Amino acid sequence: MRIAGSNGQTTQRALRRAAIELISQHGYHGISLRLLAEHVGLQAGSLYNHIKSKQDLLFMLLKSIQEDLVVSAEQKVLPQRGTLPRLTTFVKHHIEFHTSRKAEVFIGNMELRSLEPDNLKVMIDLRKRYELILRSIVLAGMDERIFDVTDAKITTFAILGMLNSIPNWYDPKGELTIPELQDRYVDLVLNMLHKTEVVAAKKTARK
Amino acid sequence: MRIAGSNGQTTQRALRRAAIELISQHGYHGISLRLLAEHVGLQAGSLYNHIKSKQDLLFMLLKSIQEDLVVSAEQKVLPQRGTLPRLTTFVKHHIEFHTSRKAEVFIGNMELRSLEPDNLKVMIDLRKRYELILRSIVLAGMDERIFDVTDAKITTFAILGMLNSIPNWYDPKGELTIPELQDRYVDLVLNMLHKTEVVAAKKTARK
Amino acid sequence: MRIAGSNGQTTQRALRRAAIELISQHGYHGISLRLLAEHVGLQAGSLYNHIKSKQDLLFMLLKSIQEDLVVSAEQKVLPQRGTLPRLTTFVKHHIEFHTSRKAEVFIGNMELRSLEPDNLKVMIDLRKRYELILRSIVLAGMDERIFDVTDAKITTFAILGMLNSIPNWYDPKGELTIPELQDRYVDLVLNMLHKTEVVAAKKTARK
Amino acid sequence: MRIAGSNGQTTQRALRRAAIELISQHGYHGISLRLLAEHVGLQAGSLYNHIKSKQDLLFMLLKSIQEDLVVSAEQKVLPQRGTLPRLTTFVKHHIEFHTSRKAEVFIGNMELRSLEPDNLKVMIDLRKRYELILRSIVLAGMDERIFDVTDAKITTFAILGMLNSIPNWYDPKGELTIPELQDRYVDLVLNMLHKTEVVAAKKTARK
DNA sequence: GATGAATGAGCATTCATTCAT
DNA sequence: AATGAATGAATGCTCATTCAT
Repeated sequence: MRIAGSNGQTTQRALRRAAIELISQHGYHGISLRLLAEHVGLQAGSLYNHIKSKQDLLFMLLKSIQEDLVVSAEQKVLPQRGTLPRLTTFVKHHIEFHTSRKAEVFIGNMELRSLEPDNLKVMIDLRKRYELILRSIVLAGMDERIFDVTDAKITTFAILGMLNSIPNWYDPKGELTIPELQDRYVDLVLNMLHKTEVVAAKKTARK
Repeated sequence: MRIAGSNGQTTQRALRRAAIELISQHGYHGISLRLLAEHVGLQAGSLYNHIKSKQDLLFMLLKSIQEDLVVSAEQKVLPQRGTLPRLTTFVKHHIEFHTSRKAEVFIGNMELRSLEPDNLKVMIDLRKRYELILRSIVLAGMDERIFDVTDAKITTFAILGMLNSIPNWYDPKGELTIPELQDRYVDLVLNMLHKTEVVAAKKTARK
Repeated sequence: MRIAGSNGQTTQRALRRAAIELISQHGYHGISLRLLAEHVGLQAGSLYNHIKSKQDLLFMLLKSIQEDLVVSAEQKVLPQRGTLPRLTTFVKHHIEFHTSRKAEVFIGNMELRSLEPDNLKVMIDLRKRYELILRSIVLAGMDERIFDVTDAKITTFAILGMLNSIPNWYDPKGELTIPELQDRYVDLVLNMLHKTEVVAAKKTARK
Repeated sequence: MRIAGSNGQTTQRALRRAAIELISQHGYHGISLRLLAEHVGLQAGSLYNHIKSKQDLLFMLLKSIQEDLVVSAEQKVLPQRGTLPRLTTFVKHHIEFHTSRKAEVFIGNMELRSLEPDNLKVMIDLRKRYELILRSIVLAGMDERIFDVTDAKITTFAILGMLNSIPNWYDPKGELTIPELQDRYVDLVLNMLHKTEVVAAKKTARK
């Protein structure tokens, strides 16, 4: 018996929310569609009015998350003029996205291995596109001699590794606000890139 | 039909090796004991001569990995005299362990959520003990005013995040050797901690 | 969204055609109403505007096929005068029907067991009515001593078995035309009934 | 909890018997592995200790039936000397097999369409091998001019169709014994092949 | 220590059917 | 007449685990 007033759009949204919550907690293989359906308020079979398969659900989820990340990053970073504003914007945006959409980002990193090969390929391409945004900034800074680092690739990965690990420990209800967190990491990154004058200038300005 | 010359020790080792490989590839929930048994050359039921349960297998694995990491880190770092040598040793040891035992480390990070609560508690304690090694070094450096950072906790996590992400991209068959990798990251970390003189001194020394 | 110009009659016909094709290929239990609906260009639920249930669809199909067979046979055979013309007409009509409506006949034979008891009963009665047409002819020929066989029942079943198997191998695109096929089987049947003079006469006539 | 004294061989046999009975009654798609397991006295999952899949169960069943038919026919027919004894032996053997193993033969004819393409191919080859036995006899008789028929292919199919339909109506508890049935059909077949003298001689001999 | 047969629960998925729109 | 979202039961199959041998 169909629930009166049930509605495709609404169900879709509830499904997405429940999937993100459950997969981030127990992993893709750790949840059953029965459990998921229960959280959405449906019978398991009814999920198939909204998804093609469990694997397809995961893929659609991961793809939309990664696309959101890449697109929003590009939209914020590219309009900036100058390497330093771009770097700062990238770091801040990354932190903003990774703290406000923590569970989604977590899934995005953890469940790549649960994707079937064809789906994985799509995701890897999207992730490379995101890394490229940062690497371009690092390379620009090296060309302009405002960054003093040896290897753009390693540096890019080091920054991303540092930033990606934030959700592992950051507690939004803790004493540190997001803007403070962003400032701290901008400092750490700039330190790491080791442009003394810039850092000094920045510090002076803050006093 | 027991394989001639097989014995408990050998099977245990083969089991451990297969478990690490398979779990790192597909995740704890992503593999079955049948698959694992097949890789060891046994029937599924025979595994129970060697393990108590699938969950216990995971726990034993994770615990031994984390203990190896903590103990070896303590053994290498603590005998060092001075904050900087300790930091350098910590970073180098971390990289050495995380590249030479990549699959194990990966499991150690990914499968915590697959542990039952009691087992998880044990692991969390072990991990805190490891973080404490690094945090103590950072705090010491801050006290000695040789590190110019604001927050020991964030800094510790930032360094660990940066280091932990190395196995995500580092290819031991690539052009970068482990010692070079270690040097690069020692530099990045020192930069981040921003002890100008130290870094400058180090650079001078290298010329 | 109703397709412009579609109407009940058209849909009913498309439904019947699709059901015959799919059931003859995969069997009643081998197809789903979803698949059937797809072939008709509808959603599964919409089929229920045209059928009462899947079982009812099968029953209606089988009944109409068997009725067509019985009625057309009676219409062709009964007006014939004489046992031999009746037999010849029966055989030719049977072959005509079984080659021109191959898929329907196939379903009619295969899917009896998929009918619920009450529906099955109706079908068995219809089939007996058809067998009776042939058995009456055989019995008449035995009475008239123009057929030299022992057992009317066996003979009837032997003839029907022989004829029913034609669609298993007959290829309408092959070298044999339907009229030729009919002649061949009339010969085989007459041979089997072994009325020497008749057969001889027939052969003579053909020369 | 395992049933004490359970035994692979025994279970295999019970499984085969139950599968034949159930599939012949309801068709391959008409039964579930749960129903089958229940008839064997197992849980559904336990079937997988004995079969690879439902499809594989069907294939193994059909293959073994058809192989039994072909091999036993060849063993009985080939040692016979002379076309007529071979034909008689073939017909009698066919009837013996088709009445004593009625359910199996029924499945063999009905469930070919439930086979996946690769499995079907194997079955078609086996069936052609069986048809060839009869067609060779028919051709030999035509060469020897003891059979008066036009087309070996049609005649072969007509005979097989006639014989195959026996299980549709023959009741072993009825008044007709198997040997009587065999005699009747030998007569019908010989009549159909229309070798007057032979038939006459045979009839005389019986008096 | 190892096997193979078994359990009982669970899984992703499909199905016939219903019904508000 | 048709849709699309839902149900509740069922399906083929897998799983961790047990245990007599």
